[in-house]
Amino acid sequence: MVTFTALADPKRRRIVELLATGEMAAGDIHKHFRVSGPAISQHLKVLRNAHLVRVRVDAQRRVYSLDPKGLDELEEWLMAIRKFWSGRLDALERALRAEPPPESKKRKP
Amino acid sequence: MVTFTALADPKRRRIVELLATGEMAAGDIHKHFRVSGPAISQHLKVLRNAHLVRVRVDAQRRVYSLDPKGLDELEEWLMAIRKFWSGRLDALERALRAEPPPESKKRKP
DNA sequence: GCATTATTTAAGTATTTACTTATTTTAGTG
DNA sequence: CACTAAAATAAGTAAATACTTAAATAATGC
Repeated sequence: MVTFTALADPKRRRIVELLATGEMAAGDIHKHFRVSGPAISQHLKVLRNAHLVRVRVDAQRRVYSLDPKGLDELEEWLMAIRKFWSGRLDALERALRAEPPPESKKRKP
Repeated sequence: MVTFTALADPKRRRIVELLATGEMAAGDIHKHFRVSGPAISQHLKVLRNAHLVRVRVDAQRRVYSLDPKGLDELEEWLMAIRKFWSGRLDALERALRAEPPPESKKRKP
């Protein structure tokens, strides 16, 4: 799950947020930050390896867009956690139903 | 969003996965790893700050469990991205509908 | 109070990572 | 082909982070 590592950096998260509103050339992404071009290029590489963004070549420019795969993997992990967890909560609920609090045992003599 | 930073480390992700199956004392979590106790303690601190886990005190032991807040924040971010992104796709779809490919203009004479 | 168990905090270190500037690649244009 | 534009890669560095051992804290039992 290289996805979390990729999204751990605030600048990389920002890039994903930018691309969520539409595709954008590397240079245009760069304009939104106060770091050097290479820095952005390196961030984009990390995002590419995490399948969070894609590149399309248009003349000298590289046009970046969101890649669904990365976000899907993220959601899958999240849902798996939730599944296990809610399973646990259900078990707790069943346990509570099966054995009500001591006081209510007074019923059915 | 300290959540992503917290989940960037594989050991911390593993801890969350463990706790998804039920609460666990710090020492029991430690048994699942080949690192020192303090290392686990530090990881737990990061997860606490990210609202991904909670502690309950039981005698000398600290019993850890999942905190919904962290996962909720994660999901909110993900859904916000998806919302913006699908908005973009819808716009594209509308554009395609409004101006169909040249060939189909032959219809309706 | 002293010893034991469970865990956290402190301090130091080695690795990782995000940045920089310089150079190279890639594509288009006169 | 030389020249410009856009972006990536290379190489080096400063800051962040995950680890270690040692010491401190907290709760229980004798």
